[in-house]
Amino acid sequence: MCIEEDTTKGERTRRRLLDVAASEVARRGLAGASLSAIAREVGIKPGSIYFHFGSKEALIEAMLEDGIRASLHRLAAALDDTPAPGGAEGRLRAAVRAHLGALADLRDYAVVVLAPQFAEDREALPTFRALRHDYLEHWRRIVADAQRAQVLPDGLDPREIRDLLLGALNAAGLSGRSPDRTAMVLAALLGFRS
Amino acid sequence: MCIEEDTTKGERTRRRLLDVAASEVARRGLAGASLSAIAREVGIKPGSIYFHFGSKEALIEAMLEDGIRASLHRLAAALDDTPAPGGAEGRLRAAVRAHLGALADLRDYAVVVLAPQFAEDREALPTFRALRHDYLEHWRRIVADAQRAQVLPDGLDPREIRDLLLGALNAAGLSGRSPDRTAMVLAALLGFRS
Amino acid sequence: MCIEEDTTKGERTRRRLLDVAASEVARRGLAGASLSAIAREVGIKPGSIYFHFGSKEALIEAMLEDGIRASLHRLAAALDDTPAPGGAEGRLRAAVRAHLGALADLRDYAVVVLAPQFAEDREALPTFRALRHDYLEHWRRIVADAQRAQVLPDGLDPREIRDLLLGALNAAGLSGRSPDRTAMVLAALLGFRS
Amino acid sequence: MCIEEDTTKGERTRRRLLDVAASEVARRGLAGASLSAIAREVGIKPGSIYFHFGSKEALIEAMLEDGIRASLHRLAAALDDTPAPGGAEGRLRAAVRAHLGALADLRDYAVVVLAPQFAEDREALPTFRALRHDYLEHWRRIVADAQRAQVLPDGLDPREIRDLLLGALNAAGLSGRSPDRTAMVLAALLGFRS
DNA sequence: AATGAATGAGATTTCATTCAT
DNA sequence: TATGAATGAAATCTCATTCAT
Repeated sequence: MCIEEDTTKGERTRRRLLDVAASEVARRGLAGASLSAIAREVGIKPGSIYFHFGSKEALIEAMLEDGIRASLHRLAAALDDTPAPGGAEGRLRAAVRAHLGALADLRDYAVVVLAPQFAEDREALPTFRALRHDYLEHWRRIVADAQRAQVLPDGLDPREIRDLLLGALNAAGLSGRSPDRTAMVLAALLGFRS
Repeated sequence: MCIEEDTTKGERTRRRLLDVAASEVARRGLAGASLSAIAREVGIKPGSIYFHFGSKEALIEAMLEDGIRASLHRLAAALDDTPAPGGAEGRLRAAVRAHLGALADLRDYAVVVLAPQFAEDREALPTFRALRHDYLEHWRRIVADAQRAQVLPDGLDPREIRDLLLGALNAAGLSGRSPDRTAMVLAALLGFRS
Repeated sequence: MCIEEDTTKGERTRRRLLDVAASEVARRGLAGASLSAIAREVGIKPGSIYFHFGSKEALIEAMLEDGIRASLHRLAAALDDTPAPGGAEGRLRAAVRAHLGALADLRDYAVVVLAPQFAEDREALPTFRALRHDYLEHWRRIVADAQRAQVLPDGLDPREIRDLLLGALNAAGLSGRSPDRTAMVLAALLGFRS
Repeated sequence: MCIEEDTTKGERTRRRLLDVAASEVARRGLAGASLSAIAREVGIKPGSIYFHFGSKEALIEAMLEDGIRASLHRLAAALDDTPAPGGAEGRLRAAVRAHLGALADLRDYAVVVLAPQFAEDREALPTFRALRHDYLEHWRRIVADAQRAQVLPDGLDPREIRDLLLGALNAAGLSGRSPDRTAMVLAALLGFRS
């Protein structure tokens, strides 16, 4: 119900499973999210999940990938709408709005974008990891451009700045405040127009 | 071994249990941290934990309280060393350094200070919740003072600014970069001397 | 594809189900053979099996009966080709060749003929049980005739001799050695021409 | 109850688990033996098995190894009692008696020695596989010696003869007939004194 | 101060089976 | 002639917990 609409019954169940999985993982963490609870919420029996996903891990993985894909899509779309030559500052502002918008709209799926919980297992979730790397790389480039345009302080590793920015956005985004307001406060802090 | 020193064997075991619990919770989340794994790491049998703590929840709670108490202690000590009249900016810088220092020194215990995972259960962990509230209130006051002194933009809810700042610090602190460097980058971003 | 040829699509599927069931039971045992695995191998969905057989037990039963029927048929045919008066030794040799031939040709179905796994359930599989009894009775008569003709030692319960012989044949047959070679070795051991 | 005596409560439970596991595997096959059934028979709860064995596979493995070890021990003891120079025929007879004795005394554990069900998984159960190989090698040497002494037909691969002999012994042994009687019948068939 | 041996509840997973389409 | 989507029961396994020793 949160990312896109489907048609057949099976696809509807699958989508609900992903949504509820996102909500459970957001609320109770990876290990705390139980298939029994997810099934109960969706209105099916635990065993029936296995018609749609091969394992708990597969369900979580699909959910994470959906989440990061949707976030990437929003970020790319926001940048496409902002002419590159037009100005690094505009692109930075667009990225901030896209990130906060994703946190607000994708809600539970957005645990995906920050989630220090997934940092551990070096091997697991390679696709998700790769997509998240993409997302961070996008941001690094945006920050580097902003530095070159003197919108952000020069002479610093753009990744350090990016991490601080995303940390701030995530914390604020998750605290439930409106994206617009958060964008405004951040702009005031950093000294540029929101 | 991470927060303070003990003497008797029982106290040593208790301390190791807290340390390992912090590490397990940091790595696997609240639900994912299992008493068997903790006991194994400490070198005792799962049942023996109950000599030291009444339940899993009691162990986690003690660990969380230790962590937030140590953080509070560091913050208070840093502010005590900085004369209040001397300047709101100095106090803000001291708080930043204290927070980053706690993240660096307390390592796993520091999951406590950010940990959006504990935000949910309205009832549980009242003491921990109260202490964390204290910590955030300290920060709110520091930010409000800084706003009054024109070190941070005025006219905004200090809690919004505080959340952005702590979010940024937490993200950077957990990413493993040195506290000094992070403090410097943050100061550059906000436009004041680190 | 292993016992006889069919025509319609449904009959072809039925036959493949039996073949794959034989293979799975041979490899993993009665309880270890799963309908999902059988369906996957045949290229249909588990539920579709129920168009062909009323239950797992019915499928297994049909497979077992096919196997023991084919074995009986081969044994009878071999004896028919060997004139009864001609000599008990010839009939014994023909039976040995028939049994080894069945093991070689029917492969997985031949688990049926030995399979000490089915010895237990007193009630189940009555038809199969009856047919296997037939098979053993045929052999008992062949052995008794051979004893009377001094080809096998007299004064012993023919069933004891039969069980030893079939045990030997089954072990050798399943070990993958050629029927001809095994027949030759057995003949050498027993002191008659193969 | 079947292989040796123990002392502590834990060791007694462990032994009963092995005994009951042997009985269940003998009766229902590897896949058909359920931990719930085993636990029920032993008088504990399924989860308690995991105090003694790390997994179902570990329990089965321990049981198989116990079985093949006991068989090997009996075979070695029987051969030790029979002077090597004294005669290959005596050693062959001793081996036959040892094998039949193991089948009779170890009962369910003896499924281990034949069990064509374990032939499948090339990787699994390496220790058990190695011990079973030892057992078969012992027999190969006994048979080869008997061939050299003209007790068994010369000019044939001793492994072929060994497999026929063991197949016969296993079939007879499992059919419940007395070891003495079976040994006698076999000797009559092979033309030497039992 | 800790272990040994268990329990009961719940987790993930598999499986035979059903039935509308 | 089959599939899609589910079910309910059982299986293996984990975990927090208990308690006698």
